Amino acid sequence: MPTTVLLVDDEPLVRAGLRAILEAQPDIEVAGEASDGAAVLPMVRQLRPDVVAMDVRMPLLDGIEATRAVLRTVAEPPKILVVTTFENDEYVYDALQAGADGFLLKRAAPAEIVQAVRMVAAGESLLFPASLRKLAASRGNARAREVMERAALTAREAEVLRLMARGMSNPEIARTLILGTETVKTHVSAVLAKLGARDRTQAVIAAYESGFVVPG
Amino acid sequence: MPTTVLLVDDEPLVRAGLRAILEAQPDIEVAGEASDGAAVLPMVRQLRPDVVAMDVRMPLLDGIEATRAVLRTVAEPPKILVVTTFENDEYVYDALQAGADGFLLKRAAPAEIVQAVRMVAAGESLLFPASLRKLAASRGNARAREVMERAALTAREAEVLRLMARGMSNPEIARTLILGTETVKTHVSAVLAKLGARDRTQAVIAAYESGFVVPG
DNA sequence: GGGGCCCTCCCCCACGTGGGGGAGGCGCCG
DNA sequence: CGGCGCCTCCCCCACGTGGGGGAGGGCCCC
Repeated sequence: MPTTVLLVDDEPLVRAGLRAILEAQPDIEVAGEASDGAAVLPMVRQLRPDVVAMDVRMPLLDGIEATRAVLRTVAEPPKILVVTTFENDEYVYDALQAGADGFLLKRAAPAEIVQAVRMVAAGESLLFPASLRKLAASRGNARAREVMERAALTAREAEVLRLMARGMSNPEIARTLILGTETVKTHVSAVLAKLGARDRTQAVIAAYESGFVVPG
Repeated sequence: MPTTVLLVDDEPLVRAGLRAILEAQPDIEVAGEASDGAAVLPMVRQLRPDVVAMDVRMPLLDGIEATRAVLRTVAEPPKILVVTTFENDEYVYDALQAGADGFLLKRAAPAEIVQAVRMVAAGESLLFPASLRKLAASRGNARAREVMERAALTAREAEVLRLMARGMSNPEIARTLILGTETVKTHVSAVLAKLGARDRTQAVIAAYESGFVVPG
């Protein structure tokens, strides 16, 4: 059975190009397309692709957040290939740290693009040198990260935690997410319970220590 | 042809150690040694090493200034590896921001030191420094750090903030420091006022963002 | 000596926070 | 279809938190 790929990029041109290149391969099949990060999670759930070719800079939800969301909430997540214009794009590193499996240059030759998809699908991290992996690992201590992973926050909870880590109060978070304060409280309580935190401060500390949020 | 390395450290012992470790490798050659930053620039010009292993704290001219000088004035600059005793040395981040390509712990195993030299020489620094500089920048976070410096916390206040950043409640801090809860509250209020934080969570965030406390 | 700063502790009070429990609507999946 | 998890919202209640003000003792330095 062929490798299925979900294309995520806000430019139709890029999607069309990727589709043309990938569909030409007998062993690769484009399962679907999304034009922004927000659409990624539901599509991944529905289509269950093997690989997601994800642009970094996108409206609504960028590739980094989308990557985090997918890896955090999907049981057997697809391999994520970050698509970028410049190889030293600042955001690429964030995406890789968020758990992406490799990156793909837009100006790469078609054969290279195909090869990249085949490689990540096969379980090989692409252009993910030891140094970078080490750097990602150095982010936060292992225990904190394990707690964060084991926590398995839902998308909403993760969103709330991120806002907590920006110093927002419950009413502020509610206004930001267009929610009732009570709803936010529910999510906050869930986050605290899952992280084993006593109060929001401890939760934010866990977020920093685990690398869930990054200083800067 | 072998990778040539220039050793820069004010302690002869360290230089001897690095030389012994590196010379034992067939593909690495120590091109020369310097005992202070001022000697670095002329030696780089003359010897044209591939890598400079540079100590941070040195007399006359420190490693940061020396790094800047080299990168600013040499046409095809060598890769610069910052040598340091402590991995969270304040100056290391400054050096990385000055353009160094990586850092090297003095207590690292010989194999790791050799590996580090090979890696920067091979240009792995293309990935390495960009993300590291981000780390450096995160410590710099200019605004957050400025706030923290401008805050001019007293010794006690800094102590209290550090414990806040470990998730402690006021009573816990009081027990830890053998103080009354009211006293802790006074200090906490002072910290919040000085940092412009509304609550302890925001204060802890400021502590992380400014590098006052470090994740991991 | 006196001023200034730090550390220590106390009062009162408003309020956001967090725990407990409950409930309806929704989409996914067996 | 029926569960199940997620998201949404509501109630009550205990309490830690943070703001306001005040106060005494110790230390350094002008």
